Amino acid sequence: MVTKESKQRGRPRSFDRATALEKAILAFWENGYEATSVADLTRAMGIGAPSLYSAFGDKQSLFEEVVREYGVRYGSFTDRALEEEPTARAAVERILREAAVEYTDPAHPHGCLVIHAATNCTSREVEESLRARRNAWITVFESRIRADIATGELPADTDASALARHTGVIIQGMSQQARDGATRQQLEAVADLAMAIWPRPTRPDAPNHT
Amino acid sequence: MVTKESKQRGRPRSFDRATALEKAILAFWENGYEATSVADLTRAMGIGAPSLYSAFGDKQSLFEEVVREYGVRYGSFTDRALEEEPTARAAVERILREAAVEYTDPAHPHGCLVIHAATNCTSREVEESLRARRNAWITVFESRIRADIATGELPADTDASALARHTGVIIQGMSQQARDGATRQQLEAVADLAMAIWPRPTRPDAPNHT
DNA sequence: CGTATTTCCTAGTGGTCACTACAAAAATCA
DNA sequence: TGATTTTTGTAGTGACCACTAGGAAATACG
Repeated sequence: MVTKESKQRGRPRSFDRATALEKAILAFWENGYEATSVADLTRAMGIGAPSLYSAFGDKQSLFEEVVREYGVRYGSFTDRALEEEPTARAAVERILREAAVEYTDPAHPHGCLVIHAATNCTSREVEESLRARRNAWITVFESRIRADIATGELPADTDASALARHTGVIIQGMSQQARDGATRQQLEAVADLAMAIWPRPTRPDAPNHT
Repeated sequence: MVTKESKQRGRPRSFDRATALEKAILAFWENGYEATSVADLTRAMGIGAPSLYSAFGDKQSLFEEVVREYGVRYGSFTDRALEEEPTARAAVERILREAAVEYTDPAHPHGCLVIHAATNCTSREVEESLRARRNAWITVFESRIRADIATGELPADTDASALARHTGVIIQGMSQQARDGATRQQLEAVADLAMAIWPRPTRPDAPNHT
C-alpha cells in the first residue's frame, strides 16, 4: 500500500504509525474490543478519527492488526519456548513461568489480550477469531506432547489431550487471576503446583529439567 | 416493597417476575453485562422497557439481582461442597467435577456468569463487584485448606495460599474453556489431572477419597 | 357506578456509538 | 509559481444506547 521508497507526494503523516499502533494495543488490552470506543482510541493514539480510519481501516481491522502485533511483541514467548525447549514438559514449564511474569508486568495491562479482549462481545466475528486463537494453543500443546510420547520422553499411556487442555486451563486461569490482581509470586506458585502433574519420563537417560 | 398479602389495588402485573428474572439471567450469562442491551433484555423477558424499569430498577440493579439469583440457582454447588464434604480436598474435587458438568450443561450458556459477564466492562462498578466475588472464592478455599492443615488432614508444610489460588485458576480456566467449546468429558479429564497435585494426608487414619 | 391505584404501551429524550463529507493545510512535482 | 496529491481538523451522519414522560388500560375499593 504505502511504499517507503522515495518521498511521498502529498502532505506527510504527522504521527508515527507504529507508536500509534502500540497505543492502540494498550487501549484494547486494558479495556477489550467492545469497551474501547473509537474516541478512546483517537485519544490514546493522539490522532484524529479520519487519520485513524485512513491509516488502519475501521475499528475491527485495527483490532485485527493489534492482535497480530500483540502476538509478535507480547505473545511470542510461547512459540519461543515450544521451539527452543527440548521437551514438552520443559516448554510448558517455561511458558507458565514466563506467563507469570508477563501477565503481571506493571509496564502494561495485566493478563492476556487474546483471552480477555473480546469476551462477551457483540461482534461474533471478533469473538470467534480470538476463540480460534485460544483453541489453537491447545492443539499445539497436544501435538507437542504427542511428539514426546513418540520419543519415549513421556510414558506411552500419557493422556496428551487432557494434559494439553490442562495446560490451557492453567494459562487462561492465570490470566484471569492476573487481571483480578494476583501477583507474580502468587502465579509462580500456581505454576509450580501445576507442573507437578506431569508424568516422569520413561527413558532413564531422558533429561530431567527439575 | 410489594407485599403478597391480599389483592393489589391497581392493574395486575401481566408477567411473572421470577421467570422474567430467569430470562434475564440467561441473557446476561450468554452475552455479558455490557453487550446485553435493554432492548435485548425486554425481548428476552417478553416485557416492555417501562415494565422492566418499574419491576427491577435500572439495568445495573437488574444485573445485581441477576448475579444474586444466579448464585443461588447455579452457583451454590461450591458452597454445598464446602459445607458437606469432610475435607478441603474432597470439597475441591467435588467442586471441580460439578463445575465440569455445570459449565457444559446444554440447558444454559456455558461457563460461569460471575467469571465472564463483566470482563472488559465500561462500568467499573459492575466489574469490581464481580472481581470481588471471584477473589472471595480464593479466600474461602484458603481458609478451608488451613483448617485441614490444623487438623492434620493436610501436611503442615502445605502452601495453603498457593493451593487455593491453583484451585481458582483451574475453575476459572475451566470456565473459559467451556465457553470456548470444551466438552464435559474434556473438563472432567482436566479436573482429574488437577487433583493430582493435592498432598496426601499426614494422619494415617485420615479419609482418603480417591 | 365512580374513583383510586398500579401497570401497560407508545413514542419519544439526550447521549454516545462507529464512521465520514468536506475543505484547509502541507508536502512534491512541473 | 501553480498543479497535484495526501493528511489534517471540523463538523457532522444515522443508529443505537439507557432511560422515561404521558396517557390508556385494568384492577380493587366505596
